[in-house]
Amino acid sequence: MTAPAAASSFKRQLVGRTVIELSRRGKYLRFELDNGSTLVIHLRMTGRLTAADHPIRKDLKKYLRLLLCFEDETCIAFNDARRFGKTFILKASEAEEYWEKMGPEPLDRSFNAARLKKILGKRNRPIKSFLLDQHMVAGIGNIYADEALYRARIHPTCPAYELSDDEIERLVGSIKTTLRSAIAHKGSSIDTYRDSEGKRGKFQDTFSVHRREGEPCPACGHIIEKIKAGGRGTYFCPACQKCD
DNA sequence: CGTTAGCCCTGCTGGC
DNA sequence: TGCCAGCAGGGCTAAC
Repeated sequence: MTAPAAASSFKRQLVGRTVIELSRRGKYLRFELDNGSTLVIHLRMTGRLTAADHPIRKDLKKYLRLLLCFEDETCIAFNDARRFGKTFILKASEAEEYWEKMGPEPLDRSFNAARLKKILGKRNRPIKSFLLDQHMVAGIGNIYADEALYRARIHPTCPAYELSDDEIERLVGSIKTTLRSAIAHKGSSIDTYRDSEGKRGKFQDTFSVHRREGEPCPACGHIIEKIKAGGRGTYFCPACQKCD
């Protein structure tokens, strides 16, 4: 379950098991086990998974939260300085209910304008806040919401239900291209994010608006502004991004 | 039901 | 130079 299990109970549920499949749903990483249960890891902002040999390197002992070691003596270290990341085990009987309450995967074929329009419905909340809600669409974080809205030329505080068909079409496209580009650049290492080999991503070098307050918009030169939307720092170009 | 504020957590940044 | 308040944010819960 989502409640943090005691370490001993956690260990008992994992020791001797075999990982039979790796997958992802939204921002959750899933390690499916041979007894039908699933080890789930969410990195949040500062969590890091690193491939390591046993015994693990000294630097990986700092902020170590979970260490998975396999029969061939390879390990996966989960480190998280801020302890915001989460690990939990889902029983087979709990899994379906847990995942189905999340919104669609934005990179799925089935995520198209018609689908998004249906979810937007009559919801009266800022589109930025909507995009961050994992029950609406899964997997979009603060960086990608800002960048996708910029590419779609939509103002972050625009009410969700007010988006025109053309804006919805643009937003679906911009979400997909933003996420695909971020993946191609191996993620965003603004802060502590590193891949499983400790390498930095490069997507942050391509940001158009995120964390660029006071800098010129790459398209029109207007100064990028920062506001608070959906409780998060939100960056946008006031000239390019409007509500139709 | 839909929406939002507040909370968790701690390393880092900016201001003095 | 050193200190420290406040920022950063994903997801859950409480509250409206």
